[in-house]
Amino acid sequence: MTDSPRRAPATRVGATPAGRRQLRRALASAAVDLFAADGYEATTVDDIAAAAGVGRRTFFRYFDAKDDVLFANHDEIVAEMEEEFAAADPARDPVEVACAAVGLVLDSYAADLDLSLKRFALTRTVPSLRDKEVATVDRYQRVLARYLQARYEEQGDATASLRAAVAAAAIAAANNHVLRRWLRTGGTGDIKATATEAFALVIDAFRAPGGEAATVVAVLTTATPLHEVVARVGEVLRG
Amino acid sequence: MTDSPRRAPATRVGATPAGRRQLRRALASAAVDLFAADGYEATTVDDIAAAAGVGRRTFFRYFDAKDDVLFANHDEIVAEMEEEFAAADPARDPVEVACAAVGLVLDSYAADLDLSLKRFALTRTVPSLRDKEVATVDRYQRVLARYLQARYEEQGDATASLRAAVAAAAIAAANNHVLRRWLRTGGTGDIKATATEAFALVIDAFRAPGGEAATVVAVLTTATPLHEVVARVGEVLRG
DNA sequence: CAGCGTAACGGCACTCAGTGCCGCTAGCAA
DNA sequence: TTGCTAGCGGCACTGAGTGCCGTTACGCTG
Repeated sequence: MTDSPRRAPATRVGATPAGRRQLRRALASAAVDLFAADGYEATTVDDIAAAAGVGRRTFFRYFDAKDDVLFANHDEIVAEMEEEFAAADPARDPVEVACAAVGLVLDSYAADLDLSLKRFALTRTVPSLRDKEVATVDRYQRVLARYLQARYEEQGDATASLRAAVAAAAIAAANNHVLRRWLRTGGTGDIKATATEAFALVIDAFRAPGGEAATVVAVLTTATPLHEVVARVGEVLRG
Repeated sequence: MTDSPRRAPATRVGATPAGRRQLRRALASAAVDLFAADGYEATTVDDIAAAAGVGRRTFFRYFDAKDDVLFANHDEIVAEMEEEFAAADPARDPVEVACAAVGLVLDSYAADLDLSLKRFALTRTVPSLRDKEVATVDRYQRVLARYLQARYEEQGDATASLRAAVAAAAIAAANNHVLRRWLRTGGTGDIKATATEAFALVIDAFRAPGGEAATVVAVLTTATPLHEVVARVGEVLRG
């Protein structure tokens, strides 16, 4: 469709790192075009390799699996997120930081709208690709959870692990919801604004309930496993 | 190991529905034993079929894929969840209902601890199986989200879809967190109690907005189980 | 009890994803 | 030019998943 190179880039491309990235892009581009035109199952790895002008064996030197070609830039995004976390102001609300970091995913989707739309059409249609995408999301959700857990533990939260996992899942879900809605409308409208609204709901949910309204006074008899009971009450109050 | 039938169940088993379920179980059991003994990759579908005394082709009549055999009862759980939702009291907090429904997953894991532990060891080790499990979780997370969305829309919530997706993700994350922790300790301790505590965190976070200040005085004896403390406080805060 | 139709089963053959191996050669350095 | 390195293509192989078909056990009916 666009500029699918039906004939080879002559010779040895991957000798230099720049050449490697170039061929990776060419393979990914050829694959997406073929998937969109003929369908995912109907397209063989041979077809993709031939369209990019390389041998089938070379494809598997650039991608571990056929479906990996659709999520080629995922590793870079995860790396960017880790950098974001490393450079984040420790004073900020951890959930806010995590929301900002996950915004990088939105950016990368918006950066290549054509790819995003074609991939979206595929993940909606092909079950195995849907599963692959879910697994991809889970991977950066884990990165989120790891960051949040570290921050919560710094705050002395006894349930840091649980809270982190739940918050990370909520953030990822909000992000995906915004993303899918945006893709369903063909990539029109301001995603970042919609995302900010959605993240506000999450940030709000994981702060003190109803502002700082609710109060719990627990009167306990005797002094037994008091520290444990206090921990539970603190959980309700959102320590 | 246990009772791996190295020789066939003589003849035609799947003629009756009961026979079909029996062979399904036999195949799943044989598969798990082989996976645990020899590893997932090293075990071929031929091996599984032979261990169950049937042909390779028959295996694929009972399971769509090799990895499906590990999540054999998943469809039943989803069906049970749907029933739970259909029979749920509309007056109850939707998130509470969803938490109760997802508890069915915990029940099914607890019902066959041996299988659960072996599967857990595999999903921790084999990447493709981890992805498969994530996809499985996503499937019932969608069921949760669908229920919640319907309820929220009844309540006239304009952001029903988003809230439902986020809450469903949070519930699933809490459930998984509890489940994994429990499995990591070999299935000891009271999961249901731990789950109730974890769900309390989620229910509290996603309580309907517009809550006014509340003061709760809880007088409890030291003999009261912790999860009941949480449950009662939560009741008062919501009622 | 005997015959009949249905459907489960096994087996064969095929496609394709993914992998190990090897020989070739383009590119770089001495 | 010569030698070394590494990207590449191709070959061959394993194993998952599928379509097809002949066989036969089983349930049902006369």
